[in-house]
Amino acid sequence: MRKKLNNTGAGGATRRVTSYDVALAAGVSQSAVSRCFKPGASVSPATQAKVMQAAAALDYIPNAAARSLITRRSNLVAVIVSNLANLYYPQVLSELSEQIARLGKRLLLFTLERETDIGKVLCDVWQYQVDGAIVAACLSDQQIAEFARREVPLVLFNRRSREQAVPAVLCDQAEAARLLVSRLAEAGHRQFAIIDGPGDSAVAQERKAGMLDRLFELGLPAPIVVGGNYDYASGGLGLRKVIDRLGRVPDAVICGNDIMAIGCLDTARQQLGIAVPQQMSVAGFDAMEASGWLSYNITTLRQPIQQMASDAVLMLDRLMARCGGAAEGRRYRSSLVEGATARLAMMAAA
Amino acid sequence: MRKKLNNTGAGGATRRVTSYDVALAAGVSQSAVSRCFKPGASVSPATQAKVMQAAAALDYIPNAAARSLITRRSNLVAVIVSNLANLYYPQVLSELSEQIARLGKRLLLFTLERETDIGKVLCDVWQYQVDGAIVAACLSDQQIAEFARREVPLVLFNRRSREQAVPAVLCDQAEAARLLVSRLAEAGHRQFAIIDGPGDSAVAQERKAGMLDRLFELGLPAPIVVGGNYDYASGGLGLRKVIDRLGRVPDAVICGNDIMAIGCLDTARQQLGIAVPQQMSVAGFDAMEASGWLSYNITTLRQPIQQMASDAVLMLDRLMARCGGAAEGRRYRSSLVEGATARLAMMAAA
DNA sequence: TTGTAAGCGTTATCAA
DNA sequence: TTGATAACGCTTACAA
Repeated sequence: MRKKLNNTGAGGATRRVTSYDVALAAGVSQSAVSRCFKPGASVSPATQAKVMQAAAALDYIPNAAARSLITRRSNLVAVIVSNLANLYYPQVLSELSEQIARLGKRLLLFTLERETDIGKVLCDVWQYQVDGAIVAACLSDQQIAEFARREVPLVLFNRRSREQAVPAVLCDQAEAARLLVSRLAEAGHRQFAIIDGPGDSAVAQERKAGMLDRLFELGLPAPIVVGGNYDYASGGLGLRKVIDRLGRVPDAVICGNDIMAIGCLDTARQQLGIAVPQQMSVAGFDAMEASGWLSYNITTLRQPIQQMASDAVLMLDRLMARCGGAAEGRRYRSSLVEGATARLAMMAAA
Repeated sequence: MRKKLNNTGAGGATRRVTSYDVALAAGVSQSAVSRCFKPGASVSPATQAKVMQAAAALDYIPNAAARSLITRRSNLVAVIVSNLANLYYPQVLSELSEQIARLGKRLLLFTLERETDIGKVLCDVWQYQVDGAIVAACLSDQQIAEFARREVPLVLFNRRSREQAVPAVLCDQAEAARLLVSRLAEAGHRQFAIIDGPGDSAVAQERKAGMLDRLFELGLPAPIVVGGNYDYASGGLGLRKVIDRLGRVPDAVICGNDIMAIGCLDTARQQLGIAVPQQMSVAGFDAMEASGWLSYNITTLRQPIQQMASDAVLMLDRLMARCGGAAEGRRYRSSLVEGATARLAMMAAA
């Protein structure tokens, strides 16, 4: 038997209401109370009613920590995103949050100021015994292995692992980049310029690689490549650097994302007096909302990020349920949003 | 003594590594291991070394649930945001996340599809015994009271409670709106139009109230007010409705946020051939990044949201530390970003 | 400084 | 269907 119960004494902090208190109030055992809060348990309607009434009266809520201790499931899903991704794709987080809630789980959010902080973050992840994780940041193979070792299901978001087969949702960045280059080349562009994303962005790497690859295949002149960091300013700055290095306006500028494309476009039209797309084509990636605004109507590539986010949670759910489902990565295609900032070749009718 | 330790048997799931395992490996007691992981505990360097080595060898990480059970602190901070806020201010979430991490705590994220979902969400919040909460959503007075009753420190973000004195960071929406109206009126605008934010946005309400209030004070004609929902399309649509209702172009359109202002501006200039600001002024709220882009340069009001987010965490930290600090709300001023989409009166030199 | 032992609030097992 | 009772993995007096 319990020694003392709710001490409403004036002394210190009030004790928390526990299942014992409810049991006492309802005149049943503590384990009966526990069962009443477990969905498919065997309790008589009478007991159920008594307990629920007592629980409501006492404002009782089960303690997740205690439950997690014994069940070994925390109902927590870790979401790890680099700050960049977080800022540029708020919809992803929003979708993840909704879908995770739909599974009856909670979202434990970790953001990385620098991609190198991930070590510390993982330590916290282990402490909280999360049921699974969705990661949109670069993990070393060793770190990926640690997920496996600790039996924490993992789904990568737009990242892949070279060595291991890790469940992932990813969009064909390189393929999309190749498509864009092809269409621009067919339309007669020859001198390309690339305003690249930041060096620590895996997505940016793949996009650039795809472009360079396809340009080479087509036997076109080597493009001017300048660095950028995904923000508005670096789009305009990048364009100036390109023109400086090339000594003239290039035929086409492909930017690592839409924000830079918008920056590039604004600088071209409003500061340098370049006619887009007549004199120069501009394209971006992501089809973010602003890219469709009347003032821009950017030529860009759309990833089905909402779908990807939703599927990532679904995939994680399967992994959490059947402990051993050998889920591979699922791939998505980008679709070209033709916009009005680039001269594109007509496509042959299907 | 413990009955059985790590059963590496082929049978089921491998047991987790616990402090007992580490103790055994290091040849010390389990409590010694616990002490080694507590910052200011009294342990001899020799023991510390032995334990840490054993822990590293076994990949031991303390279990947060077990710790939370006894310490009564989960090191979890709940952040509750309505989906809208989440999408329009990704920086807020980013800043909150960083600052919360700096306190050594973790961010448990709850997003609301509809503001009415908050009841369910709170239930989860109680289960997880969070150490505190930052809420950017509408709470009823009853719900606010529940935080107090359960002794969970609460800081409101850009929301206030009519009845209770709840710690909050909030920006003077009405004051900002009044300022904007004043400056436009001084510059000679007489017929105003308002494209309002969604009905369930507290911030939108306050902005509109401030505008109406000041217009009335100034004895100006009643403005046309049309509904909007904070998105790009509703800016353009709103403008068309305004012109339809008024039978002509108004002198000034004030939009509930920058996105609608951008939508309004694009429609005005590119579809209706209205010269902004010569023929009509347009203004928004929030000073979101896009409002400063060369194509827009919107006249808008900037809230120090980064500062506000950072201060919200600070305020919460103080509440979590001293259990009874009677912290009031802290207020911030919006600053006018003059932009180029509105004709504003010159200010008298200070 | 170290070890012993008593919880923390649940769920799971097993008789009754 | 119910009620004892034993975990779960940790922190924290208290005694040595």
